[in-house]
Amino acid sequence: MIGPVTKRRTDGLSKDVIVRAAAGILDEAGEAALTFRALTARLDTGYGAIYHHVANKSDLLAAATDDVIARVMTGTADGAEPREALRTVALGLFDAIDAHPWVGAQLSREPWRPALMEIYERIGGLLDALGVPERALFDAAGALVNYVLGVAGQNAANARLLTSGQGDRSAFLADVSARWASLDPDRYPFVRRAAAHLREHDDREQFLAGVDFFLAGIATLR
Amino acid sequence: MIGPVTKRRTDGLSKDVIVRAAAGILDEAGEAALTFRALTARLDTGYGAIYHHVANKSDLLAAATDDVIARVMTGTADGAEPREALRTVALGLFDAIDAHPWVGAQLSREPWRPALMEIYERIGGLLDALGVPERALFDAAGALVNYVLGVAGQNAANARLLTSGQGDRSAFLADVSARWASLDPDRYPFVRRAAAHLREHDDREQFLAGVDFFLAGIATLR
DNA sequence: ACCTGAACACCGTTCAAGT
DNA sequence: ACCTGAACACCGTTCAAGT
Repeated sequence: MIGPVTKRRTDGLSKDVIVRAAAGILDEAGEAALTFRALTARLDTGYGAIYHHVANKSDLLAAATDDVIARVMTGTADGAEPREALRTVALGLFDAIDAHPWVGAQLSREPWRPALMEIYERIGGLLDALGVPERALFDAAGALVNYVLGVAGQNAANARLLTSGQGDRSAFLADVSARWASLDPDRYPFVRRAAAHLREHDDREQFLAGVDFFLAGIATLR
Repeated sequence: MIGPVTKRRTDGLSKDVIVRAAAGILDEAGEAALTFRALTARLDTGYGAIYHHVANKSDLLAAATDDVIARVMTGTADGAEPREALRTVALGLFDAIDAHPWVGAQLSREPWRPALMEIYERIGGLLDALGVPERALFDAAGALVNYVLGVAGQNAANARLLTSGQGDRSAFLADVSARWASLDPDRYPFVRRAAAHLREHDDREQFLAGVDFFLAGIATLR
């Protein structure tokens, strides 16, 4: 019997290479697919080599998330008018999390890492530029960041459901809508009415509408 | 050698008993402690018995979450003026998630389950009673629920950090505050300023402040 | 310093077998 | 119908050993 020909990489490993490979697996196959076994296979290496550059799995996820967020935060909407810049940054985050749902899950799970600090800095700075008074500035930034995190978590959960359940989006929405429409109208009057709007609603637009509610509320303080 | 004396329960098992036991483990020892092995030990039974009443772990977590949320949603702030009722319901959710952080994590993870429908119904109904116009009603409810979910996720993450890191809360805040204060003032001007507020800030009050921003923004529509 | 990969200590879940 | 518990197919992580 001929022994297995395990290819081995000749160039050196680095945290950067590992993080990029992890992000690739996460994007292509979802969060459940990121295992150290899958990583060693993709990188043609062993467990120890990975652990030599990365503390553990949670470190790996955090580093990959920081990468994505940093790319969104730098350069987006520089020099624009504060209110418009806030909307642009918020939409940039929404789109990034939509494209990489694992980022949303990670932000909800470990929000004290650098990625969230970047978000907080950017949004807080723009609210300051908008003229939000000092006494409300930090509450306002906290609220807006929390809102973005909430949407991030939802998006990640929806993406997980849609990829695992292999149904397409409109079929899923139609299904939920039909279930909501058949609820007891005495117990669930609001959700029943919402059912009709659900099928035609646009997640991106609804996200922006929420940002606008915030900004309108904050504007009443001035 | 004398065989092990494994106690066996004499009364029948039920989904309710299992869900309550799971909630007990989650409250006492956190999310990582909820394993089927721990459950069989606590209930003096085997795996099959549990799987006979519960589909899988995710079903178990969802059921436990629905229980907690249903208790918060029913009876809280009935008959109060809509604006005040909204604040009361929001605070009730905040406190419940603070007491049971695993509820927050679950709401961010699987938001299409009954628990979220209850929240959506309650908050949407109150916004309707508040006089929010039809065209904005569903966006407003979506935004407010997302905000609550965001806080829920944060709270759960913080609780996980504080129990696993075994440091007390004020020491943790002082540590983060010190780290933020020592950041490069050119790159992180906002976060540096926020550091001072962090030590004395009240999570509960900041949460309510966010709700008020929303309500103020929504009020501008009328 | 950097890497290997067998081994350890766990998981959730299944299923033939019992009552 | 309800329950048992050995077994399966995985995990993340460690560590003695190699270069």
